[in-house]
Amino acid sequence: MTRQGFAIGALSQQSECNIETIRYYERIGLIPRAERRGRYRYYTNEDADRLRFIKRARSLGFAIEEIRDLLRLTKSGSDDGIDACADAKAIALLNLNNVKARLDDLKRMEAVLTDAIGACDRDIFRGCPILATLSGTYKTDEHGNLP
Amino acid sequence: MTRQGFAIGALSQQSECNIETIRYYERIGLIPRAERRGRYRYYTNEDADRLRFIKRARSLGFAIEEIRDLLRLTKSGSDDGIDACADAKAIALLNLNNVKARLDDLKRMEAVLTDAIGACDRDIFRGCPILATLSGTYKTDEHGNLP
DNA sequence: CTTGAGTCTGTAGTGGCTACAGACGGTACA
DNA sequence: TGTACCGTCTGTAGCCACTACAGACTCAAG
Repeated sequence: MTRQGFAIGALSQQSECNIETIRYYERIGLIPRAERRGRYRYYTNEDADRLRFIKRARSLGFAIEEIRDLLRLTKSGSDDGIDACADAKAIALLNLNNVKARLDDLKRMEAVLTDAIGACDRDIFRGCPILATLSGTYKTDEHGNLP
Repeated sequence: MTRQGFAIGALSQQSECNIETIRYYERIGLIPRAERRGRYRYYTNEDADRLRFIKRARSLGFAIEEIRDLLRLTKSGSDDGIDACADAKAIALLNLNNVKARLDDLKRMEAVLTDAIGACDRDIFRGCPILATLSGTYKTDEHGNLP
């Protein structure tokens, strides 16, 4: 570190983002092109903050393009605060719905899998309950469909 | 339909798999190379069964390579029935654990998002609760981390 | 004979990274 | 001054499971 700022390895540790991921984010323009000294990228605390923001948003399921929008909102002037919050809320709601849909899907999977695996131990069944479930010949509902 | 069997469009309808997906499955060897009459692929009911098996397995979260293994198990002789069932159970358990892990992740996301969105309506907060959550400056725990 | 629907191959794109190869930079220590 | 070694660079390709074309063909009905 010649004067100030830190190289990509330090940023990676601070933000808990993979080095390759950081370079990827730069490539797609999610973070600005880093200042260079020589060939090396050098970063500030502001860059680290931005990256931690991204990391948190990703861990909450936001898509890259949503995060792009959210980042833009953080930069809007204080006059736009209420608008920005409404926009952020709209994006978060979309994401929440997405998360809920995926939850419903996974809950259904969990139930069916748990059932089929349980049957392996419990049932004396002509054949394998798991393979039968997948073949559509086990515990079908009144329409002949798996739950 | 000249004699017997049906073309890919009919198979697509029967199995509820996209035509492109069926061709993709053939390309990666998940289903055998279809019999051809002229240039067109022709399929039997057995093919449709296999594809429905795959479709159900995918909808339960099994990965393609797991499905490859499961399909192999369905073809093992009746002598291997108990072994095959144990193998199927092992694969299903791996998948169930995977599903559970994803469920836990999504539940955490749902909780945080619901909280932050709720705060938008409830709280009089200096700034946007959602953006604050992502910035790490809202409702942090005793270690300063987001939940 | 034409029309229109179905099918064909091959390739490229999606999202969000991750993993190299092979070259270059910078520093600590002998 | 040498050298060892880690960090960083660019560029490209791979992952998963599809999906979406373009542009050519096949085939049956009218």
